Amino acid sequence: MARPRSVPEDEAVERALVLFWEQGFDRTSISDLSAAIGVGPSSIYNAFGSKEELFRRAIARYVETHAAPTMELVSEESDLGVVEFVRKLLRGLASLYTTEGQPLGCAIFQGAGAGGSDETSAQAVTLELKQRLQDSLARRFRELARRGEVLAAPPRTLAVFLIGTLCGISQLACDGASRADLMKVADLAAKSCAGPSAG
Amino acid sequence: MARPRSVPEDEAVERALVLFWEQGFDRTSISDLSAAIGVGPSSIYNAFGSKEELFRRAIARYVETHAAPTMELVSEESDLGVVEFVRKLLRGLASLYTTEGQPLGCAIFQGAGAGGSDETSAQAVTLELKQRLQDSLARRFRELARRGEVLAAPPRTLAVFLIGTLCGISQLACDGASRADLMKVADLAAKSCAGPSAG
DNA sequence: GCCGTTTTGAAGTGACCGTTTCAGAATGGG
DNA sequence: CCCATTCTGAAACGGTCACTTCAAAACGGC
Repeated sequence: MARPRSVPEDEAVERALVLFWEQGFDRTSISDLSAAIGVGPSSIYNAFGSKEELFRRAIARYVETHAAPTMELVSEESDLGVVEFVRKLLRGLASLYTTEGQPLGCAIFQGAGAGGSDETSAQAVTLELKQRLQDSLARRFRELARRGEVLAAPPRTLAVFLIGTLCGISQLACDGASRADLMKVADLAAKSCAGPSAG
Repeated sequence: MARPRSVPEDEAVERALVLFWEQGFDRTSISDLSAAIGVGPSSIYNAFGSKEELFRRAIARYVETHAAPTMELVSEESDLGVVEFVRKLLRGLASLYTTEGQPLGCAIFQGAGAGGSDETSAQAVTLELKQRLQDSLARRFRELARRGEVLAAPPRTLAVFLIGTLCGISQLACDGASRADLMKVADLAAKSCAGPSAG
């Protein structure tokens, strides 16, 4: 009944994601997005309303499409020990952060710029995701503890540690670290999650 | 013999540092700097030549003035073991990253924006510092190994791990983590640096 | 084959970006 | 007291920013 879009929405979001991922929100202009998607600014604003909303959609797509397979480790049932769980999670994400054919690092950690005190809208988007992931991790560690696993620290502390470690791995990937090095970093971090008696 | 500057250079650099530190290079405009320093843009360009050069000077000042006291741990003589050394270093920096009266996080990790592939000039500045710190750490770990300390991984790998951890701690600080939490994260990371026999 | 609806490209909005220009103000030496 | 020298504020540079306006274009229903 109306004129169809020249570029499907999913494809537009995916192309926007790549730009935000490798350049960050601030350094990605509407001009860049327009060129990469292949439509004019008016089409972008007609479809998404604002640059911020497009960023939100792009990050959501990253979570669903790119990160989800590895992230399922956090919520899925398994009888892995603490170290094995963390090792598998960190190695999986380190691998994702250094996959050829896509930007280096993690879109969530790199997408919103560095960011300190003042809350850019883009930072609020990624901050909320980090908080949610931290909560999921803490829940998982609580469950592992209930199952008898000895943890090196309280669940929430371990979750904070892992968020920090992931952020670090993402930045190392962007700075040119090899996948092999990131795997060793993942193993080191995983090892430190076990309690003293299971070291 | 000539008109004196209305604001001493060190003071101008320090005020610029605070802005770059809390907002990052990209989000800090010449207009911001002009207002914070208290002189017009022409004076800034007369004194420093470009925004990038002022950033370079600001980061250099951060290293010399703010980070140096803690960083001396890396180069100074001491008979600390691996875990104690790393623990002291990470706790010292975690404390620096959450010091009241100054921006959160580390100016080196937060100052140049997120940054992926394309090398902004500002990113090159901080990247070089990270590399230098990594080399210093690796040298220190080699010395510790020569002294008989058992390491959890080769010196260079441990250095990469620490750079990543510091980056993570800095971002956690910016995202609102408490100093107490960062201390626990520092302890976890430190623990994982010791070899299996010294766990 | 026209109509209502939605998308499209082209052009334009004011605002801000980093940087430069320039005339005048502030110095210490002669 | 004037001079050479340096720094100063005010204004302006072209360029890019996020975003909007608008008329023409592309559809399905009738």
